[in-house]
Amino acid sequence: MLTETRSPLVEILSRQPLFRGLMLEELALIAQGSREIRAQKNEILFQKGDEPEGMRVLVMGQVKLSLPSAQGSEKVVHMCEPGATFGEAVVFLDKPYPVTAQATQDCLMVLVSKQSLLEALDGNAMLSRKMLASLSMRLHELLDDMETCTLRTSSQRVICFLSHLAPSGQPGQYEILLPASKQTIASQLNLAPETFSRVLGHLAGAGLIQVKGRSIRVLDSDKLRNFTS
Amino acid sequence: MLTETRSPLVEILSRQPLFRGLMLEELALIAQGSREIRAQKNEILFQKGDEPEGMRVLVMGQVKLSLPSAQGSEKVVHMCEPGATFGEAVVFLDKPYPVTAQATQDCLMVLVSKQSLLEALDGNAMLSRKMLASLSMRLHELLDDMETCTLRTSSQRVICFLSHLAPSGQPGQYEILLPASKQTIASQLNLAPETFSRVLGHLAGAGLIQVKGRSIRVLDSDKLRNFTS
DNA sequence: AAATTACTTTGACAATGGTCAAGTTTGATT
DNA sequence: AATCAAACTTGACCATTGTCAAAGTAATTT
Repeated sequence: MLTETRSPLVEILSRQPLFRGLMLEELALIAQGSREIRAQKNEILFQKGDEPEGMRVLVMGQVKLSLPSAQGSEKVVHMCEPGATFGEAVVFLDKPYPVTAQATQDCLMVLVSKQSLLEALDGNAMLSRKMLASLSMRLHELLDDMETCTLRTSSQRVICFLSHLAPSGQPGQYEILLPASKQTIASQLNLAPETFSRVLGHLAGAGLIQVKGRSIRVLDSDKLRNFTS
Repeated sequence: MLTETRSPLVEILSRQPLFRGLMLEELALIAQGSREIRAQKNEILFQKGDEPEGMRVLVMGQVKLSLPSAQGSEKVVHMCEPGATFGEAVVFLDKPYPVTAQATQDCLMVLVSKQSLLEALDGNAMLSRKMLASLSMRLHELLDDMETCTLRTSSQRVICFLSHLAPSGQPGQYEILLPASKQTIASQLNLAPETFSRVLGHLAGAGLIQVKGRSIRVLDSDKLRNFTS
């Protein structure tokens, strides 16, 4: 046992933001209660209402979290990127999943069992702190989404979304690649795909952006932010 | 010191759900980093964007958490009732408050400093667990609100809201008292006050409810839930 | 490379819900 | 109790956004 090589799971876990800084023994313990899961594009990982299995760490790929409606439509709540965790909130409550999760790209995930996670948290204040920060972050993001969906018009929502994707060193002009399909983004913004398309067309017509498929060039970020109607 | 009577703050804290089960010494430590705050009805406790001071525990009264809009309107995000905590998410991030808090009744609160809270959490896995559960709960509630605001029509939102207020032993008929002003509830449901009023009128016209000020009598919960248009 | 499928755009139209204005009720304040 | 302000209701109107349909484009599969 002493000379055992680090398991691939431990290796993977050690590289995830949530677990960075943990000691090898702790990681090994968590790894013991975990398993790798692969999913291909479009696969449903779980449905709203399903009984939770544990927390998932997304290592590679992209996952869409959404609320299904009675009429078969959906509201996209969050897009998970590598390094993100999801299904964790449910570990601390005894409730079914509040959202549906679907892979939007081929995915590699780690499923950490409820029990291992709780044990790890009990023994490690730093991990608890990180977990609290992570949940708080999700709360803030959701509040932002709420703000976008309820207090803004369709144009403002799109402008807001584009502005959030601006590279950090804010030049007036920049190019972005939409992080998901236009339908998905439309749903995140609580817009019909048609409306999203029209707004982009409208902004392009006003000379503020150029749209080429998923690639969007913002020509003047200031004018864009101040655009009305 | 050994014979010191329990401070009123410790007394108060010990009765809050989050701190129930803690040992007296731990409570005393938290109390040392805390202070009582009183606020009268309509007083603003903090604004979105303000620098956070710590976590608040609502002991008595009612607090409205809302997102202000550029045009002076607001979206009510949550109504806090006694025993609830708020402003905690911000303790784990270094960000300004994401919402505005206003007393909607005369309030008694305890403000727990960031430092005391973090120290208490570091030393107590059970408290961490409770805190994680509390944040998870808020996340679930917000998701529910999101669902209500984005996937339902005005009537469905109101029906959903009324159904949530039904007493547990679900009889077909029950009476409820609205937990806040109609404008506030309308904002929570992302409806104009006029629309909320009209929907209530509509439901009353259909013989499903009776409205007398803030008191609403639901005449048939099943019919109400299945009501369309 | 062809074919099939999914995604996106555009147009015409309809409806839900918001806005404004005026009146009514409720509740607070003196 | 009288006055005032805030909350609520009702009506008329209209704007924004969703829906439906069809065409065009991109992407994937065989």
